[in-house]
Amino acid sequence: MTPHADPAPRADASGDDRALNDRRAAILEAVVNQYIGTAEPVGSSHVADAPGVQVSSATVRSEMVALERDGFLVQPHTSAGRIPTDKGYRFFVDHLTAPGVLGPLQRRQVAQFFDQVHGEIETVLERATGLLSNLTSYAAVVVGPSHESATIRSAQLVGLSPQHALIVVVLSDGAVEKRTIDLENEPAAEDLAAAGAHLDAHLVGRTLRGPWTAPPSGSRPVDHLVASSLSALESLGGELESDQVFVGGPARLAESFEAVETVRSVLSILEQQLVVVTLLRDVLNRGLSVAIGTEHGYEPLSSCAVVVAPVLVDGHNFGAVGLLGPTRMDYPRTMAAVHVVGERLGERLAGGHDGGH
Amino acid sequence: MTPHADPAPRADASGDDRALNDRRAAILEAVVNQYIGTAEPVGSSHVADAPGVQVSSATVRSEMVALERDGFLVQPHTSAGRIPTDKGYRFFVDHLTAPGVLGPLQRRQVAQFFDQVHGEIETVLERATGLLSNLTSYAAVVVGPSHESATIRSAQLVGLSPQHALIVVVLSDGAVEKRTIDLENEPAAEDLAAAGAHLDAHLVGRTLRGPWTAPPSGSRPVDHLVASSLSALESLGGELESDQVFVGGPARLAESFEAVETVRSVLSILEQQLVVVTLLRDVLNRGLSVAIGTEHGYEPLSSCAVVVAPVLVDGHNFGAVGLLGPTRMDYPRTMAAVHVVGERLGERLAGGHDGGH
DNA sequence: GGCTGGCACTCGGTAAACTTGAGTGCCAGG
DNA sequence: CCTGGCACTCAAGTTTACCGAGTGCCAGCC
Repeated sequence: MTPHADPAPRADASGDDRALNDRRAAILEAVVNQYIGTAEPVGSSHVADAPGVQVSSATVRSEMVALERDGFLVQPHTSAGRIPTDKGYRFFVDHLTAPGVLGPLQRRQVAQFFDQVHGEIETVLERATGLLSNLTSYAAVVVGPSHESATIRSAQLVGLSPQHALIVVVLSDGAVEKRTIDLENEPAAEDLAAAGAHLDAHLVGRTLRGPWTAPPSGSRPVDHLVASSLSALESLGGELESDQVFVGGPARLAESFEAVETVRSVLSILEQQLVVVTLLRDVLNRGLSVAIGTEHGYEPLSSCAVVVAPVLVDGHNFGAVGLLGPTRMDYPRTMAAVHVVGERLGERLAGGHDGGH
Repeated sequence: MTPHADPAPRADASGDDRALNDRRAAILEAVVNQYIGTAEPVGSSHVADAPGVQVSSATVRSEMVALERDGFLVQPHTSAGRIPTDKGYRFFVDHLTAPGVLGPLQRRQVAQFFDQVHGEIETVLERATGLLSNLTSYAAVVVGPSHESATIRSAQLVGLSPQHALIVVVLSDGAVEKRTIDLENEPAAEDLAAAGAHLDAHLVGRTLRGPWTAPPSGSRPVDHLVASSLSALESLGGELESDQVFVGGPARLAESFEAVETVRSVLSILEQQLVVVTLLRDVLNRGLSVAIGTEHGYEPLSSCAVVVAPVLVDGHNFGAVGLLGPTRMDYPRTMAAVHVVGERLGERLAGGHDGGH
């Protein structure tokens, strides 16, 4: 339901990209809307029937020729209807679609979700992917922040067995990292405690980048423990680069695409978390909220569109929520869903989180 | 199971599950092997060509009739070859398949994996799914232990901001759990520390089942902090039930099945971690290492087979590795892979952690 | 007696011929 | 400039025919 009310994109045909006269825009809009619904090429007579197009099918046809010449539509074959190109979708998204609204049912789903959800950030983000994929029937992605700028708030050494201990590091963003270390010569409990305290004293305030050093403590066994802990912690540096990625509803992909081959390739992209993060980040950095078809440059996703919204916590970039569907997706609804969830998520995370209830 | 030289076992149709004479067994084996390779119904003449079957196609045909009558084979339609039923696969797995061996390439992959892999248990388990799905080209599942029997080794309270603190609990199995708590009235650092110490003193040794209580400490603000921490920790009880599940290579499912609908339903099963755990556990509990078709009772997985192996650490049940593929999977190879990885994983983890006594 | 080659038959799958109809481009007349 | 009309196109559906892999059955052979 997007009864295009805005006459913003005005006159001038002249075959150029950014400007379509009202009639062509209306025709393009009708084609996109119908194609999204039916997944079948749209013929001129159907377009002529559409509200907002008051001309005959013959006129529609001639306009369609122009739209095809300018790259907004294509014909799968002669004597078939038209299908929007990526460029056609792009124009639709940029100029023809009013900021969509969620249906009452979906609105309620969102409200209910944020009422009920509780627990740690990771849990909330994880569940949010489920919410998004339910709202839209597409696959959802949520990216949490990296720990790049987080600093160490606490370091602690806990003995697990005579041979093993765990070094537990708490970060300023609430994340907890841990590493197991081998205890070669079964140190005394006091030494363990002393090493823990020593680590805590010298690591707090640092970032995960290191350097992983601490001054001598004066005790030989303690220094040994500290050294093993520090070397174990070195691998934490790697963690800071990898943001947290949550994927929800991959099964929805199999609903969105007919070809099993497409499903496979898209799924295997989703398995590579790094790629997913990069993709979302790229799109956001380019100031887009939608990337259609090949716009994002990932070959296997050329039949996909990605809808992204940032998650801002107290005005800072926290992460992103995204959605992966076919290029013929319901953009208004999807964009609305992604936008709302991203926003609510930001509010939620800003407002703090109670651990219970 | 002694091959009963009864040429036409006419009367005992249902009882002869495990009593197939050698020839029929050889024919069944040939059918399964060829069907696994080609995914197409196998005709009598192809079976007659198979090594191990020294009779003419006519004889094969008459034996196939018997195998069909007894439910080991079916014909998709008259005048087509035969394909194995679940029962046929079952017989194949139970009686006809030698403990498979990995190829040299795969053997190397496994060796390399266990040489290189490092890090925390979770990481290892996660990566193991990747290994398994690469080895077999099917989707892999690894289930880690629940924290049911783990006890608390340490509890610590870390301030994150004036309004928030984190309660961090280290378990005897090396897992770390955390909960955020809201600080209503910005307590003093000393109170926070005191509350942490108090919690540690009284929680260590308990299980996640609780009870989440601690005696009064004598200080009002400290008790308040302790109370909020304890109530936040209550939700940890839920965690102990949910074991850790890792899924690898879901994209492989799209390779295994032709019908996109099958892919979808199997994927959506894999999304439900609880179901996956239950499934694997059920199969193991029934003493099986393979569940074929409907044997596991999950309707949407009726075209799947599940191969499972336990992961034993120091003789104790740690978890399980599993594999999900089409019923027409390469059982010998898959079973070998799952078995080897489960075993090596157990050995690996035995070197790393105490299971708590 | 059981195995085998031979034979008639079945029937899914493919290909060719034909039909259908949605959709197009073009054009002449309002 | 729009429109209705018209001839044309071509994918998809339908019909028909055919091929051949595969079967069941049987008479003869070892």
